Amino acid sequence: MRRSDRLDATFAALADPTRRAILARLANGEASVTDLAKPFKMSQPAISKHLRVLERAGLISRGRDAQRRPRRIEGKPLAEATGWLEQYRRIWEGNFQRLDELLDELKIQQPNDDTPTPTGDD
Amino acid sequence: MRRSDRLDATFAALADPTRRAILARLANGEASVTDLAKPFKMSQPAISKHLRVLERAGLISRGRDAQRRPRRIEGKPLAEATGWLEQYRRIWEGNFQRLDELLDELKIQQPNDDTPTPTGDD
DNA sequence: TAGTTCCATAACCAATAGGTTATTCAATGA
DNA sequence: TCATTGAATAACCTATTGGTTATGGAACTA
Repeated sequence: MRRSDRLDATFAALADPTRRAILARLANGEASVTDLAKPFKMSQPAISKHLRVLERAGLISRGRDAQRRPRRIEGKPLAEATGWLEQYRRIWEGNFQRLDELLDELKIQQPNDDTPTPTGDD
Repeated sequence: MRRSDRLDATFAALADPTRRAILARLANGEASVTDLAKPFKMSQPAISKHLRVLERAGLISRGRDAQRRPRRIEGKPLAEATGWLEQYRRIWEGNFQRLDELLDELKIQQPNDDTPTPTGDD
């Protein structure tokens, strides 16, 4: 699978609150499907479908223990997603916003100018 | 909007490669819709739809410059998503995997045992 | 052996997503 | 004023998503 497709699958898997809750549960140890389903109001097959989404994204893997098929969390896709987001760290840490504020202050002479700051292109 | 809903919207927005490419483009400065559409084979309305998704997730905002409606990237949702993923840092940095490997080595006596390591629960 | 537990799968349904073409609207510029 | 440019919107289509109920199979347990 290409990196882009993996990111597609990872972010799509993380876009559902049920699946994020399942990952949170798995963060402190593997768990059976029944255990994972317990906190939710939905049916067991619905949970199995969510697990399939997580598994196809590589976020969890499946073990075996008698009739049980315990899931465990896998770190790699989370690492890749985090890595992708890191690209934007300088943005979300506010450097750009501060630059904009600086530019705004430098042209505080002209009143009533509601056009945005020119480009911000570095 | 609740935090969970914001994460839903953010991750869903990031799950599409076109939208990720748009964000990458906006990372080095604001751009008009036409400019943003240029690299893609799809129609302008398709791009506008993607922009709407990004905007509703708060990942971009809309300026105005004559007929143009330049988009700029917004950092907060990216920060929030990154923050959520940070929860799992100890997992995706491999600590758990190394623990598993250790446990595997400790019971390397029994041959042909394909059951997974017991719990991993901390 | 017979019942039970755990889970997967199939079939179905409504809602959403991602694309299209056609159209309209707003602002610019000749 | 009128054509052009930039972008949004509507109507439509197909595929996917997220849920349901019903069913079945595999592995334990009495």
